[in-house]
Amino acid sequence: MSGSAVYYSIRDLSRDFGVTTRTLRFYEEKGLLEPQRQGHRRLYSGADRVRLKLILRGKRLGFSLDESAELIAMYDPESNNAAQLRALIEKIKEQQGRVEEQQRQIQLMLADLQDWERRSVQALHALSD
Amino acid sequence: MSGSAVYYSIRDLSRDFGVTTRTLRFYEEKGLLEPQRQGHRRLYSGADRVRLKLILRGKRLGFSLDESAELIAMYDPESNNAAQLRALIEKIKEQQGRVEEQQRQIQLMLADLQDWERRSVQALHALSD
DNA sequence: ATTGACGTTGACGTTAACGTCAATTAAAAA
DNA sequence: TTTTTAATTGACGTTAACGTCAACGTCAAT
Repeated sequence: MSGSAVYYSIRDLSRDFGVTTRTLRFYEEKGLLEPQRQGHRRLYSGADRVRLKLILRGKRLGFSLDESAELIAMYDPESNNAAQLRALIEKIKEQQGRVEEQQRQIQLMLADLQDWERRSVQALHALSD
Repeated sequence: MSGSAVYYSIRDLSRDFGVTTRTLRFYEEKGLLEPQRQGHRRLYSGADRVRLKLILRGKRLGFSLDESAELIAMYDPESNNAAQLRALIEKIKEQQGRVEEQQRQIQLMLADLQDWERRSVQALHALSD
């Protein structure tokens, strides 16, 4: 194995990932992270950083923390479970569907509004003629 | 003008739009709707129905109720205000940007995972050879 | 006169994802 | 050794978007 393990303080993580320490403790309460302790201080490992990265990515994808927790559980890079992996992919595709639907709704709305705008501009021109 | 106006009860709206009566009263508290009264009772007009439709559309686009309120205010089909209309279009385009970003993140994630899956399937094949 | 359907106003409860603050503790710096 | 600085555990507060009673009004039907 390679040299002595590297650990990070709660402040390090806070700084590096742009989240508050409160957030980190909260994620721990929810069971999303469980850093080691040195006395009662938290020591975060590289693996903890990876988990945090995944949590935050989950948020960016539009998942709730509970959902992220599920996803991360499935993601487990140790147990090379193919079925679980496919299940994970499925979940994400579902989310993709939801986001696509939103996108469609937005496009529809924009089309409507731009149409409206065109017409109202024309109405103005008609006035000045 | 055409004949006598048509009004709807709170239950009608609830049924027609698939929201609870509590929701309708809540939207009213927030100032999103203000139906007429007949004594105590709420009477919703066609215009109220349109507003409700817009609120719900806003939700589908991923806006909060407060944001929807803003948007609807801008939308005001009476005052043919072109600047306001463009502002509204801008807001929606911003939202579009956010949703597109989410979509990109999801695609990235999916690409990663599918890659992962391919590799883990190959690993399995290697075993059985 | 009473039952039942529908409606009304409070007002407190709930979930998510933290914020905020207070009281302590422990380690580091002066 | 005294002061800072960083961290800890409670625990209550906050926003959004309603849910869930409770207690009461009203009108039609029985």
